[in-house]
Amino acid sequence: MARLTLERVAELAGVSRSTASRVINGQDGVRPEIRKRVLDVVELTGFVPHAAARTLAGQRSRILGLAIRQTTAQVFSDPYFAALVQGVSRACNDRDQTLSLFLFESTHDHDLLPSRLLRTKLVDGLVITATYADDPLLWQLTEAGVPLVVVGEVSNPDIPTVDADNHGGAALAAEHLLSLGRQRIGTVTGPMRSGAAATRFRAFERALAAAGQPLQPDLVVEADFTDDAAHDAAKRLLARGPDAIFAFSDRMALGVLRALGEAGLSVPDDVALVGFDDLPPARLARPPLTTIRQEVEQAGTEAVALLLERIQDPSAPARRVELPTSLVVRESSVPRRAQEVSA
Amino acid sequence: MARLTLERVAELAGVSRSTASRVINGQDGVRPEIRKRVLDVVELTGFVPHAAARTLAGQRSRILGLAIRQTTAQVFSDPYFAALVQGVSRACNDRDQTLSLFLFESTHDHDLLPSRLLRTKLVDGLVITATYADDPLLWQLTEAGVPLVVVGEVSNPDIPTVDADNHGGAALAAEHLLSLGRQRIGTVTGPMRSGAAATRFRAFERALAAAGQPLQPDLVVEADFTDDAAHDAAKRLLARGPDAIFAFSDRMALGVLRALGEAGLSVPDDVALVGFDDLPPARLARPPLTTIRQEVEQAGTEAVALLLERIQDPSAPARRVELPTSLVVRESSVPRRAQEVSA
DNA sequence: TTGTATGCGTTATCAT
DNA sequence: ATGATAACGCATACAA
Repeated sequence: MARLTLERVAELAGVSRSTASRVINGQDGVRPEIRKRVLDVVELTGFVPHAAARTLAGQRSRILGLAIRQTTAQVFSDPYFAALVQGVSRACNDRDQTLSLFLFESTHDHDLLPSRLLRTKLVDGLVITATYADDPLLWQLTEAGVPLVVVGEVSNPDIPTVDADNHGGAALAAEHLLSLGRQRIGTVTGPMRSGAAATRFRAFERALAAAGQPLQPDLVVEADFTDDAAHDAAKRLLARGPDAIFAFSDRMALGVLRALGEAGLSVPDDVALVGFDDLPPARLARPPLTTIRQEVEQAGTEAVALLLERIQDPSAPARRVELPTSLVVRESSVPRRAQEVSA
Repeated sequence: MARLTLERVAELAGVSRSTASRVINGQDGVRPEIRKRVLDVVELTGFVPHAAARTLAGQRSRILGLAIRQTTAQVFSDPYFAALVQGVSRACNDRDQTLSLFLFESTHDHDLLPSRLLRTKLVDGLVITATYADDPLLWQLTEAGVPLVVVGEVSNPDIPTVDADNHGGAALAAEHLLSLGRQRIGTVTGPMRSGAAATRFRAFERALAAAGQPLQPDLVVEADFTDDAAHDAAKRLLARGPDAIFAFSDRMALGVLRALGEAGLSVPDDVALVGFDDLPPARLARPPLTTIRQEVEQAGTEAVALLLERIQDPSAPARRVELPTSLVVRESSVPRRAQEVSA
């Protein structure tokens, strides 16, 4: 059987291709009566336009790319990315876009993105994440004229971004730890080339200083965003005797927790611990993790919205969406008994 | 500037479009000299064929879909799926295919897959997972003539599948627990509608019976594949006093571990625990998890290979690939001291 | 409001 | 071995 085409649908409805096309694309300027006739045929036949033909003729593929840099094989199993993908996927479904996923390592695939994705016109635009603030890839992509939205922070102000309020979040963490009367507050940061990590660090530092209790340099250790790295870094940190630790992600906090356990330290009595993200593992940790909540899934849907705007009007000024963060207190910083008292 | 087209490339190389096309698609029947000339122009200009045009003319999109059913929002954060996506993604990159990701819930999006993905001819084929053995969706898709590969088990033998050797793996778990001299061996299974769970259960049962120590019905509890459900199920199971537990996934084993801890039971002294998967969380658990290792990422790459075969020759008999499983002994079943002795 | 005609960039079939 | 030409299925500027 011959493939069902717009041509055939038009024929069955007794109209021209253009009219059928208009109806199918929801344009107006079609008599209701005719519109209904076409719609009926579509319903009856189950016609669906051919994606490639549409793309070729209309210059839009309705495919959105999500690009994630893979630092290590582990990265993708990070619940943060899982939540993000979830959000992007849902938004794509809702807005009738197809999601194309690109996991790439830094080296070989680096060139692959610009060339394969963009010049092939396969995707209309790209949501990209897990890059650092001045990632040259971002330049390549913008120069290539690819509509782009970054999840995270970037230095180029012409690129739309969606990001958590890292500044506010880190400040919340500092204030919480201070309010607990902790004296030796340390932190396991993310890599400083990451915009999010840098911002959180500055905000954390500032909040402590503002309280007259400046962050001591020897109580700062850096790790990438994995739990293993955080575990190792925490071991070094523990030698300096902190009584509180702010980890830049829940996943890292889990690593810190492990180090704490191995050192025989009790949480929160000996050391209070605060993470960042509030993804499922935070709640499941023992003890459950106090953390700074951010709306990762919403970041994903928001990114899609921004991208679609951008695609529609590439020349509009780059919007930057900042999503709220909040403090979620659990037992890694406040014993359950104390929580009950205050409740 | 006008878009770079095949036409233009041909012109620059002083050949016809057809010849240029042949060169670019690596077909033979072109004089080396001419071939080089075209290749040089391609190199120089950075020409990349327009994806949609290719699809339209050639009937192949070079896009492969990965469809994952979302039971709960949590599902995708399961490291199993993360590893699978990873494998599929890598295979797609290597084989010059684009990956399109479809996360769908059971209800609304159900119809969306067949219609949107398939009749639009957007994808050449689909890797699908997290369905149950007789999922009607699979029928819809095959009837629609979509090249399909299932990761997991299905009842329809005409569908190619790639799957772990669940039978062998479960048997390994049983034998290991038996070799430890455990007397009251229990299990937290996955949902029985899942082919993998059903197979593991039968094999586990059989292996115990073969050893003259049949599985006691009251030592069997069922959970979906989440840690929370496993935790709750394990609490019921613990009331029956098992001295060993086989959980059908690492993630569930983590839930069991939590229940064990809350019950004040020691692992492995009071209860030996074995999981399934050997994904990162297994190693990170306290104590580290003895588990049945399966090659999830490889399953992903294998699925892509199968799918590509299928696309090339849809009428060929459906191959079914079974990936090996193996026992990985860690401290959740054998104390470190004992491991050292035997090493 | 509707129809006509053209173009989108490639592959593939046929000559040559 | 190479080139001309007809699809592929749709959107859209333009004409009616």
